[in-house]
Amino acid sequence: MRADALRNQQALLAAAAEVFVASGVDAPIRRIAEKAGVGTGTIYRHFPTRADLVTAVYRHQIEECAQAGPELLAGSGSPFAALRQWIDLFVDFLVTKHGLADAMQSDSSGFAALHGQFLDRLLPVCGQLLDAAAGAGEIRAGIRPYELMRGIGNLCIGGADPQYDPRRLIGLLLDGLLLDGPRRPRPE
Amino acid sequence: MRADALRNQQALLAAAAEVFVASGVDAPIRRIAEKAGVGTGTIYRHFPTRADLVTAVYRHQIEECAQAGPELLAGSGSPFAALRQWIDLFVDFLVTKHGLADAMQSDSSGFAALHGQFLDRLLPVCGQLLDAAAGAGEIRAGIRPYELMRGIGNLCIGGADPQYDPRRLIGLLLDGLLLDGPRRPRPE
DNA sequence: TACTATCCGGAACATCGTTCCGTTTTGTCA
DNA sequence: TGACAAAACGGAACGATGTTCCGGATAGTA
Repeated sequence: MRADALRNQQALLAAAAEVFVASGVDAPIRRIAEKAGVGTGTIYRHFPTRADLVTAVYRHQIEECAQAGPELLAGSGSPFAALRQWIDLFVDFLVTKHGLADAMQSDSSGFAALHGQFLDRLLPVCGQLLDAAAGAGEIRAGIRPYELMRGIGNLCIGGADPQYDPRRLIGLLLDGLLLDGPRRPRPE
Repeated sequence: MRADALRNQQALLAAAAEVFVASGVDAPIRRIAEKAGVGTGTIYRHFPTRADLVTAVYRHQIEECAQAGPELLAGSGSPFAALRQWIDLFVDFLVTKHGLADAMQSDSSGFAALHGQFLDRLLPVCGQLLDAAAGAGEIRAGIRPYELMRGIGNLCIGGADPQYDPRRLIGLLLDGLLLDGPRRPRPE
């Protein structure tokens, strides 16, 4: 594959991820092309259908999200802070995931395969973060990764409603994991 | 309200219902206007947003479907035949209903209200048809209207898949209600 | 019958998906 | 290195669709 083609593909994946989070998976192709600094034709060559693009972003985000786990853990002060940041990435990812289900009305077997890939890759990472935070005495032990990720996934359903901000609720949920109570500015 | 305005509104409701069934609730506005024999501007005056139109069709179909029950019962040879025809209307109605859920991502309280109206109005009609067919000895007794309608509603999920024809399955389900077996042409 | 408020129709504009082709870039081979 | 062919790019152009707008038609009324 030619170097410029690879560059553009990467730029497109990054741009599409941003635009999807900001405007949903129905965002105009032009906007993605513009943000990536390429022409619209380039998008269609790399990703003939919208589902192709969404799927690719999905895969890409699974990988990015999985790799970010250990990095955050190493670079952050406390394991819990790392967990919080990682969950934020995870929510970005869910936006694409939920859009994906729409964009793939057909081919539901392919979707199931992707979902399996998603679980296999991300569950251990989440477990590692939880274990680290529990080991450091920050949060209670015994939280099951699947349960947490599933719950967060469900909280993200219906995120299109401007009256409903999943991230706020997820923040509260994470506060609830803490052993010594939420660290919020004390009133008075 | 002026007479021509009323005429157009009725024509639009009828045309939209047909087009929705044929092409889903995302069908082009122009096509509905054309089928109704009006201009596109007329649609926007009567129904400023697509959700308005879909909602109106929904209400209209609830009423039409409810009124068709007794009429079919009176005009048809057997109560079971009437039930079959009525279920067919009901499935048409569900197409709109499922589309409605998409077209109303916001305002989910309004959707709940409509759903209640739908149950209140249609359950008794279905019950009447079931009772008549059971009374005539055509089908087994004890079928609960809610159960039947709920089941048919669920069978209609995912009707966009060309591989999946809900009506065929619903036909089988109805055959299963019969006391003396399905009336299909005997092989050989 | 004349008049006005209302309504209608569809042209016109804006947006978006998709295709197409002249131009540019890249990798390779002499 | 320098030319060349294959690959990729960009964005203009086209068609389909949503939405607006206003000149003209029409229904109701005095």
